[in-house]
Amino acid sequence: MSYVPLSGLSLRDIEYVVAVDDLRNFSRAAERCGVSQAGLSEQVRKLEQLLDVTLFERSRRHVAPTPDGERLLALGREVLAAARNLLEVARAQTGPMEGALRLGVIPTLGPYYIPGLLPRLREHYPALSLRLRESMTDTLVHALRNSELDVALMALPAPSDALESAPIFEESFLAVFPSTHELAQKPKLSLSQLGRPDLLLLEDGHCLRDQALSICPTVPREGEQRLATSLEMLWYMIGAGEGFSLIPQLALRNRVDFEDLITVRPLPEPEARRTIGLTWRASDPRAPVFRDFAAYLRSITPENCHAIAKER
Amino acid sequence: MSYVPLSGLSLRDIEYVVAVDDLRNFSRAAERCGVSQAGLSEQVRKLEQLLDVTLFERSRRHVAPTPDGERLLALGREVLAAARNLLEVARAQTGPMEGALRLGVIPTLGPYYIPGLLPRLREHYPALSLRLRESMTDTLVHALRNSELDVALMALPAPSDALESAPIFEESFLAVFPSTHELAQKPKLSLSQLGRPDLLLLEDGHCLRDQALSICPTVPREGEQRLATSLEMLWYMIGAGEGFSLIPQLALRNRVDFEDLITVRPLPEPEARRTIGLTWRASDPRAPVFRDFAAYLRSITPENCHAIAKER
DNA sequence: TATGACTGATCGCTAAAACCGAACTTATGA
DNA sequence: TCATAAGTTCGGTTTTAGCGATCAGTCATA
Repeated sequence: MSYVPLSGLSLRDIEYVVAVDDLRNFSRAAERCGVSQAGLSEQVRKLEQLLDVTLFERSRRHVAPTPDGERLLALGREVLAAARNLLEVARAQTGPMEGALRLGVIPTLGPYYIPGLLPRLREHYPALSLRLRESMTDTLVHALRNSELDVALMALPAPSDALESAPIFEESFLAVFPSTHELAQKPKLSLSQLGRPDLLLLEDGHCLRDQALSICPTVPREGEQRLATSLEMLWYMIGAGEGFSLIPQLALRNRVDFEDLITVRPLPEPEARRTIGLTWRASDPRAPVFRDFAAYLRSITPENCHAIAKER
Repeated sequence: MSYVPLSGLSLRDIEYVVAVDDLRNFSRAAERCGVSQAGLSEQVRKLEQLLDVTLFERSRRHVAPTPDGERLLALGREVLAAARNLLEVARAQTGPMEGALRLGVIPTLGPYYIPGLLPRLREHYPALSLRLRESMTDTLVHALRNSELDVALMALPAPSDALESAPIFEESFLAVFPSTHELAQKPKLSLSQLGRPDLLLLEDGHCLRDQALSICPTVPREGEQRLATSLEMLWYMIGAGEGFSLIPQLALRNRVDFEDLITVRPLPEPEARRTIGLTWRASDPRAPVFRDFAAYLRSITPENCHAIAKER
């Protein structure tokens, strides 16, 4: 981008000369521009000096543009038109939650939360156009910080100072066993019982993996962990009797496959929960809008999930 | 032309924000714009306030345009482009005697002077494009004053204060008789001899008519004057023996028709002359250029005409 | 031909704005 | 924890736009 200085050219001056051209009269042009005739006359003279072109031929009785002036006035009108256009667009600027919003979401939430969310959003923010992206937390955080995303849905807390978050709801973890699993029959499960080698985990990077590890006090040794690449795979592995795992509430909704092979058991509350929240750059000027957005999302907390008691 | 005020929008401010957008750095943008970083920062803030749009998202480490800002910056660039275009055109403005020049000329001069003039002008002012118009003096004067013409060639003095003129050459009048006319044989003609009823005149409006009348001390009575609609017609009427008249020198050049029917006689100099000059609006900013133009025309005074002794 | 109305230019002054340097704030990273 | 970098804020200065008053042509009219 080459830089060409405008050496003092000003929109106001262009307005003045165009007014003179329109009205062919300095006094009336001054009136239209809301300045004194003296001031306008001076500015016109200055502009002529700047351009080194006599724009108007003044006889005491007539004002008429010179041939050169005529050409330049036409260009001046173009400049003004462009400027007015800018002002108009600025004035009709997108309101809150209009236009494109780039929304990231973690893989252990997206497929189970977003489908039900979309119609509500379409209804509540009719002018909103969502660009969805599903990635693991770290990737989302990077994308936020690089302004590749505007907001993201993830488990809180978000691991960065530069980001601001608001909680939306809390989601319970449920223990999911093969029906034949020894723990599947216990009347009541405690968290300490879950620290077993047959605890199946997602592969590295998924926050759900870390959440599971932090809930279960005894951790399987590295190298012995059994890793799944997605919640779906995890589910299939459980159905195949490979082991058990913790599955977030929403991921269970409407799930009927392997119904007889699998047993779902509740866990002690409120320990076995994760908080889902909306996250954005703290520096984003739309931060207040995003706070409202989070409040709306709170107001439509999915069934089976726990509404946030009060704004943190 | 509806008037939409720009409410304080300024090209400088647009320059500033575009610089920030280009360089993504306030300090460097300030340097490019030749102001302090503080000043630029303030102006950017003011513009954002004026537009009621946050153009940039500032974190301490990064500057990036908001979605709205991106849109407005694109429009800002358009405004700047239009303004730069204006400046460029102004800088490359037509020099003196370039582009279109609307030149008027009186009918008793045009057909005899212009044809020889054009090739010289084309050579001397290669960028000049002439728009010629032939009318009687009064019409030319009106056209000049209404800016419908830029300059005119006519007999001086020009009848208006608002006009400025420069003489180009003096043109003699010659007496033209039918060969059989009684005055055609006189050894020497005096002006007093010409005030006769058979003096043929052009119709009203032609300056040549007035010139003839002012030269010939005795005037034919109104109603008895014999009127021609053009110099050509006058010539034919003389050839037909209808009377005699005064014909300006240039109109005789190369004229061979009726050679044996017509006698041409000189008149006392310098009384029987008219001054041909160039005339323009005194208020026209190109007045100095026109003065030079007149000087050039003086330097190529046609043969048989009298150069002006010195600039008046 | 004088005169008054109209119009743009000019002048001295005032108010507003743009601008500057310095101090301040806040991330980042050694 | 300190140094660095970058944007913001603040108080004072300079520049500039603007104003009222006045001047100076021009035109129409009396």
